[in-house]
Amino acid sequence: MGTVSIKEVARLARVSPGTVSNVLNRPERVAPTTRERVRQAIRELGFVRHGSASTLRAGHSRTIGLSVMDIGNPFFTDVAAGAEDVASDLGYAVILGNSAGTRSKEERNLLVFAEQRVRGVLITPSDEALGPLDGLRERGISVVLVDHPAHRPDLCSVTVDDVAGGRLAVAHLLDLGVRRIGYLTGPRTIRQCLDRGRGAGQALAAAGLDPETVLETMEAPAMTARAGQEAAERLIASGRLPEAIFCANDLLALGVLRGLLQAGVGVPGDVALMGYDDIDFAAASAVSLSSVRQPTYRLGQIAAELLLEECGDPGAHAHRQIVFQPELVVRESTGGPGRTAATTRRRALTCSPAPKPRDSTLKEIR
Amino acid sequence: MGTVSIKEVARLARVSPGTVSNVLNRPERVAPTTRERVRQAIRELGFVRHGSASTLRAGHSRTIGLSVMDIGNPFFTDVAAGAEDVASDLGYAVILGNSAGTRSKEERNLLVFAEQRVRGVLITPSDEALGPLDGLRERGISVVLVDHPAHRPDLCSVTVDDVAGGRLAVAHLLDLGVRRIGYLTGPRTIRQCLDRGRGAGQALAAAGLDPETVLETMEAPAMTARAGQEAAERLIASGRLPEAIFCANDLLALGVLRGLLQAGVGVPGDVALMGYDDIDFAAASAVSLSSVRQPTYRLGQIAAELLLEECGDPGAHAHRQIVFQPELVVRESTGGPGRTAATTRRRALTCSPAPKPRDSTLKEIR
DNA sequence: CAGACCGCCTAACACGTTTTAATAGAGACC
DNA sequence: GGTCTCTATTAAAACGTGTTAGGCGGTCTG
Repeated sequence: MGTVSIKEVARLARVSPGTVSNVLNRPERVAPTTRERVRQAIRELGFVRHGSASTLRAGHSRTIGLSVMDIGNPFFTDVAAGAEDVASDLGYAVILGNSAGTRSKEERNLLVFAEQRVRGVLITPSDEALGPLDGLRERGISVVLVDHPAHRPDLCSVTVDDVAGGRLAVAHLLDLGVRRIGYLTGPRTIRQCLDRGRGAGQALAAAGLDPETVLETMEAPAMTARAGQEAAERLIASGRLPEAIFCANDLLALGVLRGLLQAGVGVPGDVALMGYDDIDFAAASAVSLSSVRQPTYRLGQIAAELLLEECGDPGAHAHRQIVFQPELVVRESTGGPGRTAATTRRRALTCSPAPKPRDSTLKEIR
Repeated sequence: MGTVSIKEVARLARVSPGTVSNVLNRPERVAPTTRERVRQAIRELGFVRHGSASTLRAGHSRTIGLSVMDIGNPFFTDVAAGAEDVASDLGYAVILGNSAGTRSKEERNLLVFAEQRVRGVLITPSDEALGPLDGLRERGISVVLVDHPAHRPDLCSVTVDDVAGGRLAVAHLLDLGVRRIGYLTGPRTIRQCLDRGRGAGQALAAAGLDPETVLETMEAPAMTARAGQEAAERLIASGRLPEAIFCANDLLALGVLRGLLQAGVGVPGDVALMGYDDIDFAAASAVSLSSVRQPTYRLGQIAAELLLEECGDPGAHAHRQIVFQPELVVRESTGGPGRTAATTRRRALTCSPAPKPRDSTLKEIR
């Protein structure tokens, strides 16, 4: 019914369909007067290019896929906002897929991306198996890893040094004088969790302490606030509360905080608490949360830039693995200044772009 | 290069391309043994259907578009999660667009949707102008409004009664005994803000009070925490703090809370504070936030169900305007029970599906 | 046993766009 | 006036899939 094609535009403008196509894609090849006549016809008929036909003929689309592990986590929506801003500036649309951290949903997302013949894919993989991604690349779909390092020279990645982040966090806790630390991690398949835990161990070793006796690792089934709260409740029931708890992300930490406070456990008085990511809500929580800040929005931006550069000219493109350095943010939950001190946090609680990181926080490899 | 088409599958399976197509789309029409032979060939070659060719030929795709006003607002990510779960169960992919509340980005999203020939569109419009949407519908793209009422019998919508929500909020504040209330709203073009303000006025009128003297409306340029904080700072600087502040959403309220606390203003002691949406972080904030709860995830689910029903059989489809009733949630910021009371909130702080609302909260019109 | 019917499959075209090679037309130069 | 160059346009052939009309055996029915 309603759908009007390039042919009808051509007829109205008294030119051939090919000329209409040229007006759309290479206007400089068309004489100004014809060009305007065609544009008028397009307006008049309300013509909208059929993206699928275009993709079919051109062999590729103007879309990229973005697969994240948790759409409910502000960390990932910040990344998505950064990527989308860059992509849409260059005329690309973003198809967003939520893998919810599961292998099967992730694969379903990738299948959709492949069927849609997206130009490229940004992905935070939920585990180390990159096989499906190589499958995409064989089909000519570029891939950039987000928040996951590519340990290979033929793949771009944008990450933040999670081992360093873990070190920062636990070194800070040790500075407080605590000597029994709990590490609440997410599922073991998640690299971020492992690296942050490894950094924690390094901080202990550097302080001459034995990780075995000082650090107790607890695994939550998901990296959500609910899981964090349940972990805290279990911990309280067991009667073996550590002096400090380091959580693998802020959502877990906010859940733990809630569980502790509801049980009457003081933070930081009885237990010091650290999160990770520094999501915007961390500064606004019941007891403001110490955390490890990452340049989240920037992560998405750079990833999209790398991807589109690679799509634009795969031959000339030099793959890069970019690593940012995280930053410690001390707040009340580890005895830092209270919220009445206006200096606690310069960045307002918001979801808009984070300030561009200082150059010193950026380290590029290769 | 790598891309393998239906023809090569056909050759390997020694059938015609049409049969392969049938295996993909109407397997029951193909004899079991041939079917299996074709499927084997598909696996062997790693064939992936070319979505664009399929869309081109079939005239429609297996995708829906979702345009939200703020991807950084947990309210909308919850809606998106609900919609995506339903859509992907039915084999549809979701293209997510962030309009950031601006007209121009919204129109860009709709253009992308139209070019992609999505099957339908879910949208929270940023203003009252539905013209572009009718344009879509003329092209055969179904539309369902999310969190925005369709005041027409030919359009589906899923909403929550914002006027009632505003009444609930302000009636509660009046119960506390306050007689000077500030209403911090977002841009005037946003319907939700207007309706919630209207409800606030109704609550005052019902209590025999004069809205003019009791309620002072302040407009923030955006519905973010940053804007909320800045509004609070301006208010403090002006020296005219009301006894209570009702914010048009929780992000604004969290920002206001932050601004007040940093300036040493007590909540709820000096100023009572109410948000709207009851996002998961509202219960975990510095002073836990009273709010108006909406069945967010459910909103997305139902919207997607309506949309796909309409897409499936536009003839038989009866348009419906569904209205949920919101629910008051009283917490510390209006003198409710502190967080040590385990009964404050049944639902854990998390981003997973909200419990299905009780039937009494659902009211369906027409 | 003829004819109708059925299940399964194939051949061929159509979908709307992009692109390439070819064509027409207008000057410009000798 | 003829040829050459350059520009503006066109015709036609793809791209990979879905669908429709029909063909080919074989089986059932009267």
